[in-house]
Amino acid sequence: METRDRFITAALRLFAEKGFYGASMDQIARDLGLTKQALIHHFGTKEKLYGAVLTRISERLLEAIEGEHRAFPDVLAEIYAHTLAHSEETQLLMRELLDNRRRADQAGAWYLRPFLDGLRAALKRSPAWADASTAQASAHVYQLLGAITYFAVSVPTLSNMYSRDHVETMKAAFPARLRRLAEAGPNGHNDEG
Amino acid sequence: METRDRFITAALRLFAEKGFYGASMDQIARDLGLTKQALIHHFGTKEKLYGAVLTRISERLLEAIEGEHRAFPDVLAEIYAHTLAHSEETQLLMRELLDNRRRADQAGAWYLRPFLDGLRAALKRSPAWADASTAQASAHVYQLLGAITYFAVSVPTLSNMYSRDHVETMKAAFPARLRRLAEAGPNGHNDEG
DNA sequence: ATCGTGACTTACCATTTGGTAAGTGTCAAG
DNA sequence: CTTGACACTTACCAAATGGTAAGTCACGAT
Repeated sequence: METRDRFITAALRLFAEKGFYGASMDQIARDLGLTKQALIHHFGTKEKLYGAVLTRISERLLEAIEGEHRAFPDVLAEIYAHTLAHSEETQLLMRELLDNRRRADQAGAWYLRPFLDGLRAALKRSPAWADASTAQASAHVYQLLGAITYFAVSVPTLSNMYSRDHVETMKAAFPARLRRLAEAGPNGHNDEG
Repeated sequence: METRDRFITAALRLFAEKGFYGASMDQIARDLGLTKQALIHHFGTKEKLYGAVLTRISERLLEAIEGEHRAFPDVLAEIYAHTLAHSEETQLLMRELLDNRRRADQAGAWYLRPFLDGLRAALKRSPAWADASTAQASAHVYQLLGAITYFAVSVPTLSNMYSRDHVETMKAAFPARLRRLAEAGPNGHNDEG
């Protein structure tokens, strides 16, 4: 099963870079020095390969928050680190967000559900959020995740638009900004102090 | 020039829905009941058509904030309304964010620059931000824009993951959430009161 | 020895892709 | 009446796409 994993890695990279249509089976296979038919032999169709990639990403995200029951801001910081370290996964998830509304099977949306639910659970362990509604907590978690994802994906574009120093300053300011957002209570401001 | 505009509209829809590679010239042309070659006659290549679409989006965004010199939170609310009303443009911009890092000409990034600069100027007209650095203001504006964009693009996916009521609650809570974010000063909390 | 299985290849295929070439028809200017 | 520009068409093309069919090769079990 060695080859299969290497295929998923290569596919992840190319799907992230060019999207589902932009990446070709031939290209992915050639990335390992193998033929397109070897790839088809392992996964059957392009869609199934794509599904395998999504599955891996969701597993990795769950690993990143699983087991350790720390305070929510720390969990979020962990995710932020994970996002920066695995920018390809983040890119691909962003693409999936745009694509799965069209894809016939909406399975894609569900790949992330356990992860989101785990995050929400972590949030509700903090005193300020213990009594908040599930919908409120979901919104908060989703917004924070969106902020991280959007920022991570944006860095290269920002680098094209502004000076290096400018972007570096923005990058440096982001974790503190994120932490303030994460520490906010259901009413928006820091209502625990 | 009537046909040209209709082509741009159709292309905008299909590029937003399927991405640059996923949308074909033939499909776009057939959307108007014309042939692919009519489309090529007007725009030359697929890339140029795509560029025309980006140009239109950037013009529309600028129109949305131009002229009126209102308070920043109101400008942001205007953009939020624009985003919800033109979700295809938002989708396409999100795709562009993912694609332009790869595309040879990084022109895509510059389509948005005047819009971002305009927004930042609006922010700096508010007293709390008058003395903030340009980098800080850029970060703030970009984060707010990201929150809007990410949320708008996410709604269909969220609807697949959670109940209708749940999502409606999240949607209803978003503008207030956004307003609190917009009203924050450079130090994060509402430091103007 | 041989049988089967899994990993992989070469050959092939229909379809679709973006794009070119060469028109046809319309219409306004000379 | 002709010319030329413009909007658009049919005909065509090479290249690339995802996928099928049929094999080759190594290897472990019987």
